[in-house]
Amino acid sequence: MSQPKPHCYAYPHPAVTTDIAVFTIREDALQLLLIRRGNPPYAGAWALPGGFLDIDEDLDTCAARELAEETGVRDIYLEQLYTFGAVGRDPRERVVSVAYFALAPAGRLAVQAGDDAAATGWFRLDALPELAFDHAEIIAAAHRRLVAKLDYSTIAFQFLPETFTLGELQRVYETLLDAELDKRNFRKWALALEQIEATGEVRRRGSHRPARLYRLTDRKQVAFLR
Amino acid sequence: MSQPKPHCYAYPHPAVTTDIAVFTIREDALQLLLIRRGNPPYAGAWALPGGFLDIDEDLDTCAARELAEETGVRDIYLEQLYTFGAVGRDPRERVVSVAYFALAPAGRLAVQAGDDAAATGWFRLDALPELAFDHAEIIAAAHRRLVAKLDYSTIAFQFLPETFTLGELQRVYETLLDAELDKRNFRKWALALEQIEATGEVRRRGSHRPARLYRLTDRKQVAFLR
DNA sequence: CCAAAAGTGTTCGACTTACACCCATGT
DNA sequence: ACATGGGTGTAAGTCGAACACTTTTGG
Repeated sequence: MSQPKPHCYAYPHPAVTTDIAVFTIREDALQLLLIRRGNPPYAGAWALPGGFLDIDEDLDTCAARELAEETGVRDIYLEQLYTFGAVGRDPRERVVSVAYFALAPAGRLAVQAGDDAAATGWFRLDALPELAFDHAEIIAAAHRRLVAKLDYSTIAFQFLPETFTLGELQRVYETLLDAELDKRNFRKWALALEQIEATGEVRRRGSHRPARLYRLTDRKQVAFLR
Repeated sequence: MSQPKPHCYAYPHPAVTTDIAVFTIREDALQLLLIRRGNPPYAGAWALPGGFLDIDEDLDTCAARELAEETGVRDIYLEQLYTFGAVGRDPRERVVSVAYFALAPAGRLAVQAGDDAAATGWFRLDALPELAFDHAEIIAAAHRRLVAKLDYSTIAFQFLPETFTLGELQRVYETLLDAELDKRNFRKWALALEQIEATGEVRRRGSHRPARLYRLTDRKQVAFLR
């Protein structure tokens, strides 16, 4: 803390960070990616990946960069969530954090601990550890947004790889809604969306009838329903 | 620019501002409150009210304060919208702006030009002037959010005073949706929400049958539907 | 008495929900 | 052969959309 402080302003400026809540579905449960903090404050505690905004980078870029640096995760669905700026939320200095939430298929996540992070880990949303800062609040907001968006968008498809079966899609919805769904009604609904198409291929997995594979018609974009 | 710059940091910090898009309905049109900028950059151009975050105030507080200072408007519905932080959005320095949107009944708005503002004015959303910064983008986002929320919340009630008639409520929805609605279906829908109750009073206005007055059952809060 | 907005029910079609059996495969 | 998940249709109920006339007042 004895370094020079050459960046000076006529009025005090808060620091700006991004924090990212990355969700995936593994082991039939909604899970969240956390890092174990290596440095104070809250050293040793679990926290959302994230970090300070560079002075010449956009907010979205910052979120993607911090996520890649700290966890190795890249090229996943990323959406700005809400900005948290309560006065005392960081004990070091005034920090305004632009929170993001991100979704990814479990398979595409090459997670590795990065620079600032002592370790990374996946946690079931119903069994989170103690969290640094106001990150529990951010996670709650991200989860609310995710569940709300299920209703009017195809966001849940972001949890699946490029091709998937209707059974896999149904299990995603069942996990997110924490409810069992009727198979016939679900398939009717999914096909009526006009967002997916059969690839023509099937997947053999286990000792039962092979399942048809589907893909999103419009590549990887999230569509709005209604 | 010859003043001292005593606030120094080891890394560059962006400035943080809030900008507020205040909507109301007057003359059967959705209108937006703008201020004419008195100072550079964009001096003389129209812009959203807003300004710099004080180092010891919350984001919501900043939005309410800036709105009151620049326009005299206070105690209205205020909701955080989105955070805009593109690198070049302010020519002076890096500025991250937390945008808010606000709704108010036309009657409760005691608008007056304040400190930084040379003047304030209401503009129909379909006839906005040239705008400073990226404020056109912020307004577009605010309008999208407003329209989306009509569908699943009682946010439109914020455009009405404490008591109102069903006809007034219907005109609010018709203005926002830019569509004519069926009177009987609208009334059935509005009453079925279980969000409003008759006051028992009527209002006489013009040479026709008096209208029953209603109020929100749960004071001034926005309820979620579905 | 006329103009103007307030107030009021029923019918039809569309969408959502509930529900049970046969199919194709691996072991 | 059997266990496992894949795949399919129909009937009932619920919800939203269309639609016209009477009421009450002020001028």
